[in-house]
Amino acid sequence: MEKKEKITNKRSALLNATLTLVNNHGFHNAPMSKIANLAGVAPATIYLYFENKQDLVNKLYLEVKEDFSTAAFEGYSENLSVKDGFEIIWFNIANYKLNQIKESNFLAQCDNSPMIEEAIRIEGLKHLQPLLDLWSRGKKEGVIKPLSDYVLYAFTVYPLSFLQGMQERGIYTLDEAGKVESFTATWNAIKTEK
Amino acid sequence: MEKKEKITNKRSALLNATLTLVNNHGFHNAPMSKIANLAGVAPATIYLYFENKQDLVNKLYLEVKEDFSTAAFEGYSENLSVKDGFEIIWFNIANYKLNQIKESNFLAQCDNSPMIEEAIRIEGLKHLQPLLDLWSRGKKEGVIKPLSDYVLYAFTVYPLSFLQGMQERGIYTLDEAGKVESFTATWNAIKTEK
Amino acid sequence: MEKKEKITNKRSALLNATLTLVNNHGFHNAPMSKIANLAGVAPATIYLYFENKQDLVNKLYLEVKEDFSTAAFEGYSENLSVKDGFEIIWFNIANYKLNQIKESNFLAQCDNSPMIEEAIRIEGLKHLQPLLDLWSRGKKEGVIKPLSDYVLYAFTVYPLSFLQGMQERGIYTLDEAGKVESFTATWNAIKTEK
Amino acid sequence: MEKKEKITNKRSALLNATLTLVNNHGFHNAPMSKIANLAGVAPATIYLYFENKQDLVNKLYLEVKEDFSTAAFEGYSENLSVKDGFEIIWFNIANYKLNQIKESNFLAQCDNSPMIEEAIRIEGLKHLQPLLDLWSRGKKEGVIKPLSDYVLYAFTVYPLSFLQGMQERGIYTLDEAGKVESFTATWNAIKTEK
DNA sequence: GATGAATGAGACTTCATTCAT
DNA sequence: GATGAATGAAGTCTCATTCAT
Repeated sequence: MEKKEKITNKRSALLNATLTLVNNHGFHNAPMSKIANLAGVAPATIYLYFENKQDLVNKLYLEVKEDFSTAAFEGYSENLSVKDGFEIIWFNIANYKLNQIKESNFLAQCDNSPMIEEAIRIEGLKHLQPLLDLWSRGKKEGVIKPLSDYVLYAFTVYPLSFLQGMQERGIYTLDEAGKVESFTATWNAIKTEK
Repeated sequence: MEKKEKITNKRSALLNATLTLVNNHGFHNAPMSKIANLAGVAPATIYLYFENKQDLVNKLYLEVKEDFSTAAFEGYSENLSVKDGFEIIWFNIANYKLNQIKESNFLAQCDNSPMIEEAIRIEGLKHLQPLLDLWSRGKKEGVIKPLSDYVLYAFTVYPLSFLQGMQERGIYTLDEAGKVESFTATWNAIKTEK
Repeated sequence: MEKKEKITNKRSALLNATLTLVNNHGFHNAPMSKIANLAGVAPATIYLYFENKQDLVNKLYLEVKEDFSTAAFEGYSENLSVKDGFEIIWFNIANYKLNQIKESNFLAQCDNSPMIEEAIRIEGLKHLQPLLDLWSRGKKEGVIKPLSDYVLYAFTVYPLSFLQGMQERGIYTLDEAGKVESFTATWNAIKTEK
Repeated sequence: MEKKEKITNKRSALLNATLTLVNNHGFHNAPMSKIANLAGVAPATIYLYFENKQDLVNKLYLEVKEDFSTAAFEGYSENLSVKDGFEIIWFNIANYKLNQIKESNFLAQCDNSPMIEEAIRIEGLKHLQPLLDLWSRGKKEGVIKPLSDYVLYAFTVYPLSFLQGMQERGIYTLDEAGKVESFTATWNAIKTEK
């Protein structure tokens, strides 16, 4: 057990080091040697846990994406009303983006560059089902506009991505009041107009 | 004049080649040799027009950003009502993002990676002033919510960025009706509620 | 121990190869690839032992300079008379210059070109102290003229540098008798006249 | 005539630029483009006056060497006594080395590196004949020791080379008194002992 | 004669990956 | 399992030289 834990330790130390370095310098300025160094292992050791650099980044992407999804649905239940459920999920996402800075940044970088293979990207979406289900219910109930899920996702998540980027660069800070305003804006964008 | 034109040709051939390769493979998988090759010149020739690789990408970023801004304000006039003016700008942006695919993609990649220096990024924003002025007027007139310009920008432009990405990957297509729906969503997000 | 030895082997093979190539073709016609080749390693291996080319040459300079200094004071003791001590040192230097041809040549080239950084050059002088001490004593005893150490050094070492250069080019050979004559000339130059 | 002068102007501007750049950065850090730039001409123009870079440096070496020789024998006449004649020549050399800093530096760098071809180096010696003649006379008259001309040259010129190097680096300055002392040392080294 | 854009060759250096230990 | 020395391949950039104008 101790051994297994040690293995896990090195693996996650490597994932962590990769996260940090890719964020700070980009995929191709995060050499394996530095990753190993930051993780406190020898370069060759990386290849005991990952096939190659691409595999390392793919695995990291999937883990972070899963982490994000888990956070997104914390406290959410299908029994809630559409608006209440959506509100919980939205604030979860907002808080994740604004607090888990390294992770959010990494995802943003991955999502806009050819650094992650398409297949992996698609795999990373599988945890989002409950949100899609919620929207489906919302549309049926006439609470949410009959828009494509892609459009709904665009208005739900992407404005936050921009604000997170600004916050990370120290240009703008989204406080609690700002979050509430942003939620209202999001809700107004997708809710059915009376 | 013929000479001048030739110079311009090589320079813009290089910018074009860079745009293509960075889009397809990312900054660090777009080697100078391939850029030169695609542009039909020798690698050393690049250094007659640009200081180094970073400079080449910076210049490309600024030119594309300017191109984007120009397109954004085509047909716009300060004499228009806030909503009409905003509508023109929004559709301009939408059309640019959906049609100038290479350019939009490149900007998205730049904006989410450490590949462009902060100073250059800031320089790239200078053409957006008319939009900020419009929002300022909209807030005064009580038509637009008194939100930070960053929040307004987030809801105006970023959902489109996501949809463009989806379209580029062949996952979703935003047709004319979709554009109108998205505009409505955007407007509902930022307009004052009655 | 075997491992340590191997490391030393590669490192010194590289230093040796550098010495040879810089002598024969000059700093900038001694490419890293040829140095590696002559040392029997891959180019990238150089960077395991040295930071870069300049560092490699700096380290070589310091090692050769130390080697030279060590040779210069072999058999010398502070208990000897000024003249006897000086004679020993002078002949040591002469023999080094005439026998350790590659090393001497290299030092001469370094000392007259901008190829070594000033700071390194100064560090290379630190082993010469015993000679300065001897001159100090000689001046106090009235045996050596009260000249600046720089002038004394100029007459002690530099004529030999020229003769070594000539010998290396096969133009002139300094035999034992010639060495004795040269020593006499040196001593006459710096000793107090009666 | 004006045309011819202009040609000469460009040629000597190029030689001058080369002198400066080689001194400051060494042969191989003095690129043709910078030489052209400093001389105020286009790179291709160099090849109208010189065959290639090596030829340019060779020609510069010969011109500087000739300049040096001319200076060395200024005011000298074969009618002077051996000592008086030698004194004149020695001070001429000393003054040249200490005042014509760029030229002296360049010669020192050339004489200790493989940057000048041997044939050119030998050609550069041809102007020294009057000094050799003087030594020949001195030996016949019993005023100068029957040493090889190479040894005599070593003691006459090389100590000055070292002192010039020190002066150029700002480490030591040879004032008038120092020059006189150095001449005395030189003379003591080569004159016949009574 | 003069130019300067253009380039082939080659320089230094980095890095993902392997392999003997 | 873990290492770190080693390297082949490739990257960015420089430079002496040429050639059409």
